[in-house]
Amino acid sequence: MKLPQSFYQRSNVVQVAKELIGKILVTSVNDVLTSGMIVETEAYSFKERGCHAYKGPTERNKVMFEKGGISYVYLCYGMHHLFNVVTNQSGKADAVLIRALEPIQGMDLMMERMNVNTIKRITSGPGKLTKALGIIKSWNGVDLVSDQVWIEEGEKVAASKIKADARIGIDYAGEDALLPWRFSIKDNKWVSK
DNA sequence: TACGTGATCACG
DNA sequence: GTGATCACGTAA
Repeated sequence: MKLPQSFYQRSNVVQVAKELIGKILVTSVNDVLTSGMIVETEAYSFKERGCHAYKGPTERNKVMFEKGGISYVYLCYGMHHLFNVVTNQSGKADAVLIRALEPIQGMDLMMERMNVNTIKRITSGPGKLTKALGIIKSWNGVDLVSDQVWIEEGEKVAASKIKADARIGIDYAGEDALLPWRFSIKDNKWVSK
């Protein structure tokens, strides 16, 4: 079952980021599915400096200002596509970055896309998982209740298994970089390094 | 630790 | 128009 729009449109992005742990991200390209269990996420809110939307709408971040339940995909460092889910209501630009997956479905296709012959750590990082699942920048703004990309109910992960840490790679955010808004499954080998 | 890589942003 | 910057990944 696809998660409904109401899941994404709640106002607490940190809660949504936490609840996304254990759920299944699925993409469909030419009717071939690839999927994985979400094992690492980060929450971003327009109210803090770590967020692309902090200074208001721009050409890149404008989909974050739409209502929750769509994708936000952008190119990072000139070569990596990063995948977020937009949350909250229209005008409240929150999003959750999906940082790592444990592969479930379509592993052969993932390996082909990554140009490797082992499944090892193939989706352990935000730039890697998009490539493995075929997500590119033109998917920006796509509805998450669509047949292209969606998130399904997955395993229930006990709260005691979920760890909160500071987010990665946002030193520019000053003290907001210290917020414990990165969530991951303890001891899961697919979490990024 | 160093750097590839190119779109985007803020400046003016 | 243009230069600085960057929510990463890999090699070393």
